[in-house]
Amino acid sequence: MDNKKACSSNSSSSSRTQKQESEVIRKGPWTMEEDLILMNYISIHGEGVWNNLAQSAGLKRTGKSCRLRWLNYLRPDIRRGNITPEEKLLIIDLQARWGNRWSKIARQMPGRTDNEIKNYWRTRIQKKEAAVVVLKQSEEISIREEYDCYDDNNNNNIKYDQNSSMMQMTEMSMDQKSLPPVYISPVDDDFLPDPSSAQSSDCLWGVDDLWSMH
DNA sequence: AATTCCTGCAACCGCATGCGT
DNA sequence: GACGCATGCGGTTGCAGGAAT
Repeated sequence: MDNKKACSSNSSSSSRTQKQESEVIRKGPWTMEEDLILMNYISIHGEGVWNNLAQSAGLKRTGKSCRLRWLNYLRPDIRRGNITPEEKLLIIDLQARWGNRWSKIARQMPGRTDNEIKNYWRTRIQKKEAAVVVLKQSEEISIREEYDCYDDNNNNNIKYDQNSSMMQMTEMSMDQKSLPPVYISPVDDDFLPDPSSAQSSDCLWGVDDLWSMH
């Protein structure tokens, strides 16, 4: 709540002016120096009381930002690299069971962060689910069009054809389409090596480098 | 080679919750 | 019980880099 004051530079209740605050609080990507400072500080003093930590360590960051950086990137037990097929299945299973309880799901997957799982779900799995739904909808439309066409062409006969096999088949298809979306396991190109997910390559420095320096 | 489009990830934001006073 | 503060969580955004044109 009031942490928002610390996080947000436009809090009206803050005693500092916006300009002053924006000069103090850094945002955006973390630098290598900041990472090292944070790692050093935590290795000496441990985690916790993040606002104090940020201040004591001399980081011009909010406690929230420090916590997020530590939990999602700097922690030594974080697993890097691709989500394995087993992990993917686990994510799918747990998401189906618990919904978007990412932190809860992450606790079942040592070394993976909630942010990572959330991103993975949104960018890989959910997108494919959406594609499946769109496909099903377009199939439904085409079936309807087919039906309408059939209806137009057989305007006089349609009422007599209600029990025809064609009609039955079409209606059965429609019923199937109206079922709630069922998860269809996407074709697993994800299981192939993903060159883009050599995550730490996004930074000029890797966590391993930082820990070795540390 | 230049430009545009797309994708994935890191980081931010706002709200909820827990805890101490 | 009310209040203030710190932390946790999930949704969203911005941007870098790769792919496509």
